[in-house]
Amino acid sequence: MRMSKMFGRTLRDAPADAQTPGHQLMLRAGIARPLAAGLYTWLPLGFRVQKKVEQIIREEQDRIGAQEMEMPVLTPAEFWKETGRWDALEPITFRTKDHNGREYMVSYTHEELITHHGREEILSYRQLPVMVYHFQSKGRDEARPRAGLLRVREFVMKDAYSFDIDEAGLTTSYAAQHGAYVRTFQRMGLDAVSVESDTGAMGGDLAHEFQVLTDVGEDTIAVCETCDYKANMEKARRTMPAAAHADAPAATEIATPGVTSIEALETFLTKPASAFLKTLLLRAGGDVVAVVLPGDRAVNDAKLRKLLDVSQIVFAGDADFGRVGGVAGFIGPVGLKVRVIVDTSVERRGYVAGANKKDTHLENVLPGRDFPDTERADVHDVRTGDVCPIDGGTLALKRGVEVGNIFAFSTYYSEKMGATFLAEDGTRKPFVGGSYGIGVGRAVQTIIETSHDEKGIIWPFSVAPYEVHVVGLPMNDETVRSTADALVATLEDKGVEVLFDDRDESAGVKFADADLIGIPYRVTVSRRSLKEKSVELKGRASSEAELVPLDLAADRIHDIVRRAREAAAR
RNA sequence: CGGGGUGUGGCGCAGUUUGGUAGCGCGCUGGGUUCGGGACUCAGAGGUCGAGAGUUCAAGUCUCUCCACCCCGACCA
Repeated sequence: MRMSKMFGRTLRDAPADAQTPGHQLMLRAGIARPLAAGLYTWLPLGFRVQKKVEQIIREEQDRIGAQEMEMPVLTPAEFWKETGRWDALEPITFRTKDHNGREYMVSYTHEELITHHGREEILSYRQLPVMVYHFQSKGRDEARPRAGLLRVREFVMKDAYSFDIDEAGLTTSYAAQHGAYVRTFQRMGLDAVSVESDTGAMGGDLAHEFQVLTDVGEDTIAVCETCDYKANMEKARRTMPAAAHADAPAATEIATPGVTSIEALETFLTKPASAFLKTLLLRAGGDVVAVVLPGDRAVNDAKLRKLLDVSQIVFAGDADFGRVGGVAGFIGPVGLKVRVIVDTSVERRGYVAGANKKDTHLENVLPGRDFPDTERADVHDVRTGDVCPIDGGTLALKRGVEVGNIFAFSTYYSEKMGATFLAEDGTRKPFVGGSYGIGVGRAVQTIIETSHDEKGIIWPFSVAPYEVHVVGLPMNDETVRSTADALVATLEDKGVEVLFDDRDESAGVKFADADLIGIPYRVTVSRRSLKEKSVELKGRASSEAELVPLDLAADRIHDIVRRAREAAAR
């Protein structure tokens, strides 16, 4: 490819609204361009990267026996109505109608559609197990797209689906996908770690996210500093210190005029936050519940939602306070007429808690004595410094980008959709399934986020848009031009992917663009190098260059490329 | 959805406080000189100042409404 003819240009300055390094470099190098919030066009350079990422995914899916197919983007409402997701997904999906008024959704994902195909194609256990996958655009009307390609409203996802006879089969399929994901991310140069994650409100217990740890990530992950334990915040646990079982004198009222927050109490009573009980009155579905935590702990919304099996939790209103006998600002668990969930980190010792009476708190409140603490649950956030539940090490919180996830949902969809097969014993059984996703565009930008320097992108060889970047200096020198032309032609004949900077630009501009675009190998054909009857060869990631005799150059470069390809395929 | 911010040639920005008819750098076009790390020089092109309404002799600047984009949070198989 000749740069003088390439559609798409590099930018000296990044647009002001690009914030992360990867977002800026992606735009500056001409990988993709924004069309609207959360909608991006791949330019030719970026398109090649996308296709290489897809090819790696494809090879690893094929390796574990998954079969590629393709389902449409536009999906009829009827299938979504079978599982109830037509309504559930309403706020975050794009919808349309055809000229007869029939309703469609721009596919948010494809579980319903593949389950439908599964029930039509698979009649017998003899056809199982089977895995399929496709690369297809997903539409998600995200409330907040962000950071370029990291969170967008339309993106290509590789989604795979497994169908098994039973849970044991699902476990095997799941493990195969987990292995494929490890290889896939490794091959594209992403240091992804698999993290335990929550399965959401639809049952099943097995799910992992593949997270790339980077400060630009929007997810928070608890990571043990000494063992392999990693979990996202919805799932992260900790080992509690041995509970202090201290007795306490009878609870007594203390006056706390106008002191309504834990922070204010800390100052007013000069005690640490852990000396207080935090009581939250919440509305979950149709019910009101109280959650009691130590004053220095935050409630984890997702853990609580899962515990209560609801999709949304909001703070209770004034009427709710009145009904349960609580007073806003001075609420406490003592005497509260409502279901009380006590977090596992609340100890059996004296605390200061709200007295459910204006301007008053209670001292020496003992859980279990002064209020029932029979319903215990882990609903708190872990934090940096907590103790790892596996090896007792120290947990740290890190930021990550979720580049993929795998999810064993079992019979969730097949039961709702009546997707069954005839089992060996002659009975009808629902498929036992899992789904496995990778966001292609997100992976591309995450590679840039984690593989660049101050000058530009450093593409891993396996996903680089081209393998070799040939720079002619200067192009108006007839010898330079003809030599570079011939070298490029020879390399292309050998099947090497070459980006040829044949523009009549200064050396500074060309080298700066080469560093920015980040092709793994740069070959400079110049007046200076030709005096030595050589060309100059330099790796993007290395600082020094070497001279290669002109007559050996094509073979030498071809050889390097061949070896790099072999390494990238492993 | 809540909070905050920004909209001025392709990109980065100044000008808005105090209303007077739009400017700088880069990029772009043409000529000349250069040619190994974002060259120099001469001559050019390019803007309904996000949109609409209003105030005024006069609006990029003041008022109102709307829109778009970005950030933080919430949400997120």
